[in-house]
Amino acid sequence: MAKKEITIYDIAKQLNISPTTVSRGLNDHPAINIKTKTKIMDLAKELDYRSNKFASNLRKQSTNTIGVIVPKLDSMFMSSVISGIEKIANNAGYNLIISQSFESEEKEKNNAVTMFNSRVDGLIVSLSNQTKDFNHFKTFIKKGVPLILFDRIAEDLPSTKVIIDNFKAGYTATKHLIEQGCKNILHITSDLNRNVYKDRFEGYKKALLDHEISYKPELFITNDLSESAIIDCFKNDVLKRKTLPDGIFITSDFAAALAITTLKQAGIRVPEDIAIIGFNNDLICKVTEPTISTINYPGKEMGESVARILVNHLKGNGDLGITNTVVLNTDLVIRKSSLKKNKNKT
Amino acid sequence: MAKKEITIYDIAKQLNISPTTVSRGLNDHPAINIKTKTKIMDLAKELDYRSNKFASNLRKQSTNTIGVIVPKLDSMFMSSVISGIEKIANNAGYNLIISQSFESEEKEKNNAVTMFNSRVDGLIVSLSNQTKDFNHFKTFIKKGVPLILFDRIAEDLPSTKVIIDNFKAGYTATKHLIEQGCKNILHITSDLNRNVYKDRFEGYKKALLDHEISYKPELFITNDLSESAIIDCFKNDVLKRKTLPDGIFITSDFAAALAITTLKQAGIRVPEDIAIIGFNNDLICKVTEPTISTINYPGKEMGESVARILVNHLKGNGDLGITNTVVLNTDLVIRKSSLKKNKNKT
DNA sequence: TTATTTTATGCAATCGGTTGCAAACAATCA
DNA sequence: TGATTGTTTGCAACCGATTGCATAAAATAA
Repeated sequence: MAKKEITIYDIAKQLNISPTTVSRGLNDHPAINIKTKTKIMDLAKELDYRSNKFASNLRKQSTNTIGVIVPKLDSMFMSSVISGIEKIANNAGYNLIISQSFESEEKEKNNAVTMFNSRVDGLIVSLSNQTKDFNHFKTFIKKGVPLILFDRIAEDLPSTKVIIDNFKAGYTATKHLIEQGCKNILHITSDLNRNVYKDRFEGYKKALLDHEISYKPELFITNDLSESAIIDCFKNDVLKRKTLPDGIFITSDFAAALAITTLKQAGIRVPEDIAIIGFNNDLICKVTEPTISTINYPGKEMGESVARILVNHLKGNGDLGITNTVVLNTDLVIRKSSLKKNKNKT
Repeated sequence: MAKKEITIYDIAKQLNISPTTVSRGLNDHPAINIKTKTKIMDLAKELDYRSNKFASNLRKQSTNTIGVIVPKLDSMFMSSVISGIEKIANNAGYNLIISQSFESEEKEKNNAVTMFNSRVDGLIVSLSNQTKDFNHFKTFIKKGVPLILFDRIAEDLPSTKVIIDNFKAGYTATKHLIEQGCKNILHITSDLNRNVYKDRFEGYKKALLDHEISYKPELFITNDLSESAIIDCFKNDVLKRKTLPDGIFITSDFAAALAITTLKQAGIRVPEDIAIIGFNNDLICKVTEPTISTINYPGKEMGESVARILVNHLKGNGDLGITNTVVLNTDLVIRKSSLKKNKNKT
């Protein structure tokens, strides 16, 4: 199959010098004569030589590789994050190994083992919703491999964390609806096992409390926010209720878009009858009718931020302690789906 | 930093057996006594042993790693593809190294070199629009590393290719608009340098020809299909024309969605005044008003297909010759944005 | 011309598994 | 009991680059 590989020994032999010199020449070592270097480089190019990273890594005990484990790759948010990570990591000379846990603790564990054996220099993780045990990550910490969690984190895992203030975001979104005159705000969200959704939920409750609206369990729904789940939840539950909510805070823009579509089909006006606010600020928000108000969650910046912290740490410029938490800003993006008042706003 | 690593030698010493036996035991070699195996496994676990992939790869001359280079990660289509690749590759025991070319030939070249030095067992690529020279890929072919191109390919690169029939898709989309009564069909697409957009354009022209509609250059626009480009193209060009088109075939669903929004703002009805068809069958199609007719381009299946072909090839079960081309099916998905007639259809 | 730096190169050990071949031992058959 | 087969294990070479230390060669100083 593959033809014979050229090694530094082949180059050394042809040039009648030692492999040591070849290695140094290739790595631009200062002690090597410039003419020798040129000879080495030239021959290397001519022979299509490629350095064997495994031999090199084995000897140097470092891999220049960063591992990434996320629940799923196929969402706009996650692909933005990954894109941001890749950009920074690649510029800093790191390779990226990426895998998905598909929301399964089992798979996450397997992926972690692989990353561990691949000896990634650092690991970036967004947790699966199912994960309750963290031993597969503690192994990294034990060995001194830096671990960074983002978005879906676990408080009690001693690692750097990059998150948004989900509580505040939930609070802000809910408060906005309240300010639009909503009294019966339905909150649709996902698995409370993880910080993201739980904190938003807490923010939602706090906003109600602060505005003297009592929390009603029937105005709280969790599901996986998939297309079928959302449609089912509206058609078989929400729309059949005798009193409809007058506002909905739903933690996904796509789900919000589906909600709008479903409600409109049922003859309900958005935002007049029901005001809606989503989450993430996905592109989709701009093209629905009405456009969707949402919380801007900057995925790409989060990815870049995560990667930058890790790279700095790996290069030894890390001022960050290992258990620091970085909180990125989110903003309320007001569009039409939530505007019961001030109809003239953007 | 990192604590001392446990090696098979440490295990061997503690168990008073040879490293050979430890290695075999860890790899479940049939010649090793089951009791010995158990002893080895137990101690390995107890000591937090992890296999050194570099030593192993170095000796075995294979990496169990697949490289992926794509123009950009942050689109729904691409993240679906990647998700599909990861799923298959991971199940087959391969790691994935991913990088982005950001549509730059330069970056693509650098990424290829890195992948080459990382000795990926196989390489999966969707070309950047800018790429005109393919020497950085020929290196792989020379060394016998399987190369698979998908979506954005180059005809003259001898590798396996996984694509859709872009010509047919373009033809189908255009024909559908014609059948809806459109006579002046605007085609908005991206860089003709690559097969994808060029073939769709050819399909568009052929459909016109077959229906005795002459091709008019002013009804053909290329740009990068970004939000700003689309909005600009409508506000400063299309909407200012004295005769508006009565149909638009635009090769991106998001762009189609923006087009609809912009047209509606200008008081033009979709599909009554202008019928629109997009491309990809993104989630977004279902939540706009009207919903968007499109060509279904199955990203996830494409990713799975690509990975499956490569994995089979690597495992030696590849029946596929190295220059075969796999063409995946696409279908016309009719929603509301294109329906001038039969308004009662889905 | 001899002693001292400076510059350039090489020796040999090392990183940690893997594997062909041989050997030790136990089990089965005549 | 001796011969044959099968089961386990170990020896030692190997994969290819890196690096501390030593040395040769050239340049400079004395």
